[in-house]
Amino acid sequence: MRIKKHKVKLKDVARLANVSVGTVSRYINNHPSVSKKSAKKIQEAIDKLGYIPNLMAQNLAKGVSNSLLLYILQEKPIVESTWLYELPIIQSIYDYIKATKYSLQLAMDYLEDVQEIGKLMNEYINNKRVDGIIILSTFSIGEANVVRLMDSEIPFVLLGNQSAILSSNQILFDNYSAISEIMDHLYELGHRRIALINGFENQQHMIQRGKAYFDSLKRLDLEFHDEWVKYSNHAVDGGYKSMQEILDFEKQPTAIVCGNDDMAVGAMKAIKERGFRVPDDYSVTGFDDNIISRVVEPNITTVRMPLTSMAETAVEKLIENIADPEKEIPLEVLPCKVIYRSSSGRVRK
Amino acid sequence: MRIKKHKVKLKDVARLANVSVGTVSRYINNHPSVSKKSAKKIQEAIDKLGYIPNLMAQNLAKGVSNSLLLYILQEKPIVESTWLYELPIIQSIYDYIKATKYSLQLAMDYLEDVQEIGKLMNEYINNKRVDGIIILSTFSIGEANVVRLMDSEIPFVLLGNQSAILSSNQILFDNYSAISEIMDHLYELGHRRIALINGFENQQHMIQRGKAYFDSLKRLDLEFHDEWVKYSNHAVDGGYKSMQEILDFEKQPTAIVCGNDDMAVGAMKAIKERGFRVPDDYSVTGFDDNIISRVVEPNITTVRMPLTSMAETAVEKLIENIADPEKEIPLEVLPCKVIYRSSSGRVRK
DNA sequence: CTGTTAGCGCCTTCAC
DNA sequence: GTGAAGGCGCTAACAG
Repeated sequence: MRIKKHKVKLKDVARLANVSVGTVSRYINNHPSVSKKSAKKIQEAIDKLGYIPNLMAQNLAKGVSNSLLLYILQEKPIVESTWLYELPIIQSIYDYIKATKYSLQLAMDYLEDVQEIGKLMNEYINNKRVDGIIILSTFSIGEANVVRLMDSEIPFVLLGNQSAILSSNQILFDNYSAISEIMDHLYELGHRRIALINGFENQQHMIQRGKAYFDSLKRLDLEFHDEWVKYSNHAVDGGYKSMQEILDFEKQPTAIVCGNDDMAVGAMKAIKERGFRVPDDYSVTGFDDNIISRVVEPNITTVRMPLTSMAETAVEKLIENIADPEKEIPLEVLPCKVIYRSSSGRVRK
Repeated sequence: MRIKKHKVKLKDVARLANVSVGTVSRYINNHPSVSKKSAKKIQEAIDKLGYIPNLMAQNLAKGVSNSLLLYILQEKPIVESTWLYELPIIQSIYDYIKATKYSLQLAMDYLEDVQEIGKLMNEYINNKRVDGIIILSTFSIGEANVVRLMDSEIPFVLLGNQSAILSSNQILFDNYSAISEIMDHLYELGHRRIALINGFENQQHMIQRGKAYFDSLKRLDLEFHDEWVKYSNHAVDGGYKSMQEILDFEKQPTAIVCGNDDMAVGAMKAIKERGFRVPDDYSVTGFDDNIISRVVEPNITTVRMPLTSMAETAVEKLIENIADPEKEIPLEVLPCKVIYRSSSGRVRK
């Protein structure tokens, strides 16, 4: 009862429908110039034979690949907060692509293999394996790679990744305004001594968040000490150690702004260990709104990024650009949303 | 200073190297029958022209695609613990594939779109877009789809996904032994009244975990009440509600085994809210060893799955099977590791 | 509107 | 060890 294995091809359909392969091809590709009568015969033949076009042959003939590349550059081993950040994006990208004719290819590079970065992407560019590239990374992919991408004339878009030499093709979000809002929030709660535990400076988002902190300090005319600013890995243990150092300093802040939720959790842990309380003794804020921020006690005041809409916008613009190179992909900066929870409170008298 | 855009092809290399396209093709494909002299000339020509084979043409001619499909079936919206489970797998799969000639394609279906499940995969099978398929799901993909897969003769492997009609092509892990070990552990700590908060029964891992619980109950000759067994969504709030129900019951357990870490967190939250302590009043265990289990207080006794080795094994076997259909993909069951932490303790007198 | 045919770029048998 | 040529399955330009 096995279905016949002989691959049915265009020619077979043409023969059965009593038309030429050209007509069948046109029908397949929705050309307007196929008579109703032929169309009907062809569709019947297709149904009867169970014909399915061979994508590779189509693509070769058309010179396209009908697939998009999602290129991810990340740390290795990848930190869990990065996962939590990336997966909604990957999923949204796929959801969008699913409804189109494109398929999705995945490729990853690791920050640690410096000289490898870009090679892979280059490979994809060179043999035209993909029609467009989505680049997902919180680290710079290297301007040389951006240049190569531009030269390749293959449509691409950077997701949450900024390039200095590029005034378009990027979908970013507004880290700066988010942290500024957090700073205002703490100020309104009476905080005047605010510390910062930020991530490493090679991470683009962290740079922007740090800048917002310093600018807000100035804007709000707040006290500042070098010892109140720490840079750590983006994980719980990093935030923990940084907070310990801050706690060892003679002048104590009343609030700590953290570059992400994981570090905020670590900071809270250090605070509790010394017998202090959050937010009674120290207010703490995070960034990412990941599950941890909702699970620890107290829940963390944090920032939610528009991951889904970022992904959708990116793919939409990319596909438009592929279809019509005139439609360029602009630079967009999406707003974030501060989520107020109980880890930040009024400063204690 | 732009590099010439003319696509250099096999013919160009052949002309420059002064050999035929056939010889160049053989050289490209590492045929033994190419003289050293020709090889040298060809390589020089390739270097000079910057020739890169057109993959699509190669594939069409060879009748292969050189790409593998990672097919994921999951809930929508996806729960965070699922993300945490999947990403290490995805990453390991890619890492392995990266070192091979294959590229990776991604496709996802959602459990909620019942009639959609399989269609997508079928598409991939039918037009030979991929050489092999890796299926990642904690839910059954439906036996009809398994049958179709088998009929298609396309190599495939199920990851952490079990099919009753299949005695091979699956890499699983041993949920059953892990929970049995957890039960033993609690028993040794003096617990004789143990409750279960498990996930939904359509999730395959949860079924096995539940079975291990019930079998252990019998094996250890433990007390049992219907009210001690709850099924909830796989998230924190589910565990929370289930635990509340258990706490409302007149007969109280001394330990609660949870189907995953998220539910364990929820259970602990409910316990604390009633003024009880973990593990002093109730021991709680989870499953997954995800970041939450390490972040909450107390840290959760849980189970670590061999995600990385599962992924690597799967891809390795799959690729072997593609290269040589004789080498079948066996059924493997990988052991899990119980991670003992402070959420489980000796029962209080 | 439709048939014919030359590609798309490469692989692979078949002779030599 | 190598060249010639048909074929992979489909598209698109050209006639008609």
